[in-house]
Amino acid sequence: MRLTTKGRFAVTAMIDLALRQDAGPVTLAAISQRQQISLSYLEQLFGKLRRHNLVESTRGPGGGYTLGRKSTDITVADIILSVDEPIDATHCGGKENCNGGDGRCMTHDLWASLNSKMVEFLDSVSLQKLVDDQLAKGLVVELKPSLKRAISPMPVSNPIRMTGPNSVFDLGNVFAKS
Amino acid sequence: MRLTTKGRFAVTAMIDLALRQDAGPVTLAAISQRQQISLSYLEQLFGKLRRHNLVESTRGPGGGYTLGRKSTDITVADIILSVDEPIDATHCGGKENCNGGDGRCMTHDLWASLNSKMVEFLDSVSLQKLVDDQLAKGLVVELKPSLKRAISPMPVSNPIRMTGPNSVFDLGNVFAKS
DNA sequence: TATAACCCGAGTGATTTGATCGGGATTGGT
DNA sequence: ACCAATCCCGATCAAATCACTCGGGTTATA
Repeated sequence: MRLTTKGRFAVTAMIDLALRQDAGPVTLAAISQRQQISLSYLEQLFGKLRRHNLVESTRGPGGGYTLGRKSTDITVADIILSVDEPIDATHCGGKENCNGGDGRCMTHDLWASLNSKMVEFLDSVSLQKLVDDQLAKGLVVELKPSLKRAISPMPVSNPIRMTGPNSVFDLGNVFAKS
Repeated sequence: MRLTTKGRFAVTAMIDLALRQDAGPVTLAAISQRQQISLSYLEQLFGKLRRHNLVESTRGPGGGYTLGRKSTDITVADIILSVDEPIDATHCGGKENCNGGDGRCMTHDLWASLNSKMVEFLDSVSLQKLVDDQLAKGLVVELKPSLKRAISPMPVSNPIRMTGPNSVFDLGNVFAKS
């Protein structure tokens, strides 16, 4: 199991979704704005999440994403394993010849067991738990009704215009490097 | 915290070291052969491990590495954090401008707490625990390099026989590399 | 039809990974 | 005094991955 910022983005986005899906499908554009993750990147992540049935999509205007099952039944491990497809990282693949003959390649069993413990742990943390943590910290969810397909229709008069197709405010790294 | 193959290599190498350091300093060359990790890469990793006082080095012939403290006092978190220096991965750094308007940047607190749980878990697994796991799986520690298979099978009935440092008698480098 | 949203794959610059090389510095054995 | 083993260090490098962009599509609503 890899644990990188990629998985973090996915977890963050899923929390955002879980917090707001009661008002109907949540668009990636909205998540992109709130969490400052680029729209196209979110599309890639949610493509994987959808293929793993963690989210469901609704196309067309008023569409967006909803959770594929209850947030209590989605774990952090589910999310991370969905976007960080497991590479066979034992470095010796499925091969047995990883050590020529004497001692066996212990990398395999070793990391497999450590890995399973990690997964076991991350599997014990549900998405709902993380949502509760956020709410307990005083986070206020503003449910912005925009098009509303599943809930009460309400006219929206002043939509937020973005400066471009998927503007993420430039973010151009002014810092050359470190 | 990142969890990549880099940390895996470090953990694997540390287990190898812990398994064999009773016979004196263990050379990186030996670890390299056993675990199939390139020597120079090991040098990079052990440079960091040494700077974090997880290992101690002995230079000169007969030298090598030993654990910096008891294996019960070294945790997986120690190892991983040593080689995978923590990047500030919250993606919003110390900045406050991460809120795109309505929502707040929850990435920070969220991942910080999840991260601390991860560290807490990995901190609960000691190197000694991993060593015990390996031994329980029937791994036999040969304190001599016996790589090849057919050539000159030294009739050693008692593999634990070295009072001195890891003698490197003939180490036939048939196994140079691929 | 116009538009909002998901869908998809190709491409891109920056960073990381894992390795190689070329040198040092330190020490034990002869 | 030499030599060889071993740690030490830095530069460099190909390949992979990351985070993202672009340019189109498809689907569904109005």
